[in-house]
Amino acid sequence: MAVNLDDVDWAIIRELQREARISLSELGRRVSLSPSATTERVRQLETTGVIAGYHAVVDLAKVGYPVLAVVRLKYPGNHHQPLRRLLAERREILECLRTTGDDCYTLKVAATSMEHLEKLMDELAGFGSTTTSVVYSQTLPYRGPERP
Amino acid sequence: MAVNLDDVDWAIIRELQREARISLSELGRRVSLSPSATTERVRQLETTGVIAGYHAVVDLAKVGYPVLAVVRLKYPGNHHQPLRRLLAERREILECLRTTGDDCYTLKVAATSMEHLEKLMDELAGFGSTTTSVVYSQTLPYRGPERP
DNA sequence: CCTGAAATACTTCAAAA
DNA sequence: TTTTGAAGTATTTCAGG
Repeated sequence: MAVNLDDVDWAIIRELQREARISLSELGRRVSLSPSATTERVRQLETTGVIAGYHAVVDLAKVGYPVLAVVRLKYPGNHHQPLRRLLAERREILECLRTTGDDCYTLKVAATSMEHLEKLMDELAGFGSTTTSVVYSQTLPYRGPERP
Repeated sequence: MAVNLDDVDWAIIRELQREARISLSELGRRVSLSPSATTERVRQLETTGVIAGYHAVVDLAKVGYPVLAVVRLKYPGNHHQPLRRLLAERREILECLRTTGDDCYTLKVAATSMEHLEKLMDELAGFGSTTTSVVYSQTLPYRGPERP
């Protein structure tokens, strides 16, 4: 499943994780590679799926979602289709991890207000017992993995 | 704290959340705005902090981190400095949310193996009692907020 | 916010090492 | 695989409206 990556690949990954909108020429400069070689490397990383995408990250509070919560969901049985449907519809659910342990799902949910969060929790409560924690703060800037 | 955003701003945010590496001209085409107006809008979104950054997202398994875990940390007292230091050093900790509730912190941790995860947990256990759930799968593609 | 023009930068390709 | 250099294209920026 893993892909062989050399120093240059990792340098490229590091730069693009930090600043995804630089040009391929600028990227080449930073990793000491010619523009054409850089282009080829990046294309390779993209087609092999090492790089899955490039995304702008927005400040949730500033776009109107001042409330962020982590929700753990105990989901008995294995009729997961209805939950999948909810995930597709409710775009306030930003992330959903299926995990081992008693709480089968861990969700990250953005809400415009506590009232909004309450409504979302009501929807989720239909699927199983939930545990909700409101997020005070994100204590780390965005980060990706480094070379192991 | 929130910023006033109109339809065009939201269209820009939507496009850049999906595909951060498109040019400003291409972005302008997609949101029906001239290149110069688009540039000005994006600059505004960046300087007001609405857009916090642009990041490549990598496939953790493909870069050598096949194990992902959610760790909840019960952290008694309020000597948070040592934890901050660990967060800065251990780059395997990709995310750290401080939350309400019994578990003060929720972490997302990437590991190269279960042995690696075990070592990380030993380090974290020094700070308080932990609850670890290994992630089977991420059930959603990357997503950001939409217009409320 | 648009247009248009000028300057710059970028991407792509072929050839060669 | 990478570099170089050239050609074509696209982008960015800025002034004027």
